[in-house]
Amino acid sequence: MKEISPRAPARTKGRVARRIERGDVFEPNCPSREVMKHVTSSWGVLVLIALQDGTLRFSELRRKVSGVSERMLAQTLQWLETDGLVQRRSYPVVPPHVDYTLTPMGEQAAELVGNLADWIEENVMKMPGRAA
Amino acid sequence: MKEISPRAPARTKGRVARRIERGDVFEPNCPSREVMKHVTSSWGVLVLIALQDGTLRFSELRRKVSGVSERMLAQTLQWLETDGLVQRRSYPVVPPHVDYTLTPMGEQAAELVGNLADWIEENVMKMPGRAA
DNA sequence: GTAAGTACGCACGCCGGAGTAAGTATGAAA
DNA sequence: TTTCATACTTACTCCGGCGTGCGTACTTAC
Repeated sequence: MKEISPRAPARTKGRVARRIERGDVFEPNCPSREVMKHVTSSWGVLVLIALQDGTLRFSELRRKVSGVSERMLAQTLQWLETDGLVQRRSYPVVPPHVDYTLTPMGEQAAELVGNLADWIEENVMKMPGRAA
Repeated sequence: MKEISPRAPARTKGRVARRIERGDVFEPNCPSREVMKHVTSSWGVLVLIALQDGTLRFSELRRKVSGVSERMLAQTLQWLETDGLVQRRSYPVVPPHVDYTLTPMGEQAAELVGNLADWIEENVMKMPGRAA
């Protein structure tokens, strides 16, 4: 596996643009690409934002993120869970009970995608072609 | 049923999460979805970041965003152009000369996706499953 | 006895993102 | 004269995201 930098804590670079020169973000096998795909996937964005308000269980998420299929919601949650962005807790009760919470890392990611979604919503009407 | 886990009353209001209740981001026909798809598409992200350093022409972008096919680069640029995020200028000279620049809106978008990409790159190694 | 709610897993199939290859126009360089 | 560079466009193809529908295991409600 390709290490971004063998041991450099990388304090000097804050901007990805710097790394473009080194070819990091552009490495197709860079794990960042994978995470990026999960986080910016249409359902991933909505799930992260939905969980900003607090813990939700599967069916609550389904209702909140209206339009998502059960299959996609389950898959998206698994992606985010393996990425360490959401924590899944299941209680062995009679009717199955599972809930999902943002991890500290997940909260940071949620805020960033939230900012992006926010900006797009506020500026989409100024965009040509998409009428107001 | 009964709430097993207490809900943290998120103080982040004015956030998109607020609009979820109004059904904005979740509206499948909301134009935001379209823009979001363009901006967060794998090549869209890289193009926006690449253009942060200044105007580039087609072939320069191809080299900088290594790995992108001509077809995808052209399509991505068209998406971002119709969204009003990049400005395309073509000069009617003998060998075709076209260059692309971020619009003011494009710069804002580029910064937001840059922040996200930045964060992912810096935190991907802390994620379970990926890297040590 | 049947329906509904809960949290998924699985098989099937569509569709659009994405790569490859080739074509277009044109003047300059070889 | 052939080749090259530029900036695309179009055609053909593959693959994975995604929805739909069905099944599971169990319980409460009608």
